[in-house]
Amino acid sequence: MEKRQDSLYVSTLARGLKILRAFDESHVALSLTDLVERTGLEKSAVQRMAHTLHVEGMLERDANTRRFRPSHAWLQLAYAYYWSDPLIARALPKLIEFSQANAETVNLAQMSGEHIIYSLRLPTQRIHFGASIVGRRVPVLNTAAGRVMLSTRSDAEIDAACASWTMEAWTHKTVMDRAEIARRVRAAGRDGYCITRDQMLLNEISLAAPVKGPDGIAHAAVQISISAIDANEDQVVQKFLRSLLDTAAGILG
Amino acid sequence: MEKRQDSLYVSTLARGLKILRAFDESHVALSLTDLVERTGLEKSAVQRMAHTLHVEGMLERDANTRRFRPSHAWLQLAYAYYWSDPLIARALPKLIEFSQANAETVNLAQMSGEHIIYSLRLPTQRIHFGASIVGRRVPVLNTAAGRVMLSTRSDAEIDAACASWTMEAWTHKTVMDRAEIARRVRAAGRDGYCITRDQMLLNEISLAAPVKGPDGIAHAAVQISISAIDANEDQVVQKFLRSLLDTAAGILG
DNA sequence: ATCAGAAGTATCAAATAATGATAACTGTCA
DNA sequence: TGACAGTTATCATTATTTGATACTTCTGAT
Repeated sequence: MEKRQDSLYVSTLARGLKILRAFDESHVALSLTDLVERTGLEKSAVQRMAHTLHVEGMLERDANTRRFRPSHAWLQLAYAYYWSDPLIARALPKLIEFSQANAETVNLAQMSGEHIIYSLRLPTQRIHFGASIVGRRVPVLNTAAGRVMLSTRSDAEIDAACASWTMEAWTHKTVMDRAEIARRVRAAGRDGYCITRDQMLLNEISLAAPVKGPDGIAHAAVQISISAIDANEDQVVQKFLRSLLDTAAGILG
Repeated sequence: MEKRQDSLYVSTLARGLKILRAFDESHVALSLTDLVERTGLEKSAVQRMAHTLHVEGMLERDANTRRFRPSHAWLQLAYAYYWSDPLIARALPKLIEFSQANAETVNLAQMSGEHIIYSLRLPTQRIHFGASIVGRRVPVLNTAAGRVMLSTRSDAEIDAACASWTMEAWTHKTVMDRAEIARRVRAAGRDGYCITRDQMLLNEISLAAPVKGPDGIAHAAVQISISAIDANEDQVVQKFLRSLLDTAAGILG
């Protein structure tokens, strides 16, 4: 039991949330004992929390395997989120426009600490499943969208971020050299866009444009993924940059 | 304090969930007192729960208004859900295919009690915001997707559902006559599809095809929305039905 | 078919951690 | 400036959670 000296902190609730967060892309259906392992809670605690979440409709339970799974309620929460974030309503029509005009997969990414989170995705071809669905969080430093957002901040912030923020290597070509990343972030600041290749997926080119607020800081970015089989980076810039910048600028952070 | 004679039920956790569920499309940012009203909890309880959820990253807090808002974590939960439901991975490529081939908005809807929930949406034109984002729950009886799914069940179930399940009128043309709805559900069973008009939105035609499991029961449906300005119902059937049925059949519930 | 072990379920006494009342604070609008 | 609505902090009380353990069910190996 962690000692929080915060009289308003309700540890029971936190324990329940821990159960919810135990589910992710590689943990889609968890047994009681799985949950014990993943959360570090007592068996009894897991039993009670999972039971309560089940009763409350937050967890589905497979009748045969007795394993717990996320319920539809998790999508309902996303629905509430979408309404709560005014950026979404502004961005969606622009993204649809772009998607229809260019027939290419387009995403809205938002800053979320040291990560970006994809909050809107309009896939136009079958790509990797994780790249087609919303809610994915990936490090700012390893993505075009993250870098172009970061590039709108002050030099001090950029340096601090590049020096300490988390990174994740998905391919053997993922750049993990912080100095190199810092260089590219600054380049993005000068250029007003950022392009990467082979960072999250091999043969994937990613181009991102910032959605800037009135203060010039970007808390969101519009990003497209293009197969490097079909075009090289220059061609992608040539073909999509103007339209992408327009789309991003039309959103107004 | 409701007396639950369920020794495993943790009411503190349930209270916390109540806070999360207080947010919806018309309650996007709630103050402490709003939460008290909406949840029926004690002021102190709300204070503690909201505080804990904030600390745990489940609620954002506006520095000025002191109001709470859903956080990005709500989208992350959706991400976990998407991975957990195998139907999603099977359906997404098919929907993308359909969307690209027909340039029309296509959705995946799933049964969720007396409601359907939209779990995948690929909008191709700007429509009503709520109709473009996932997680929306609407009564089975008032939607083409709901009716076509219901139509795959036994006569007894259909009758029971039509007699008692919840309904909601969005337009003055929304059919609220249960006998009439039952007739249409049975027609959908015979036809293998369902079409509606003006039910959720005026001048909206909705066409749905069932995603049937091996037992013949549909737990999901593929659905498209077409503007009635552009075409009448017969034309929509003419133009899209075959392709839609193929798409749905290709998914395998 | 049987058994052993693992996984899941149920129970209970102990006391921690949640409770709700209330008081103090803060900001806002007449 | 003063009153009020909303928010934050405190604290004694005890209801609720807790964790250990015993019981049951399921699974798969022999």
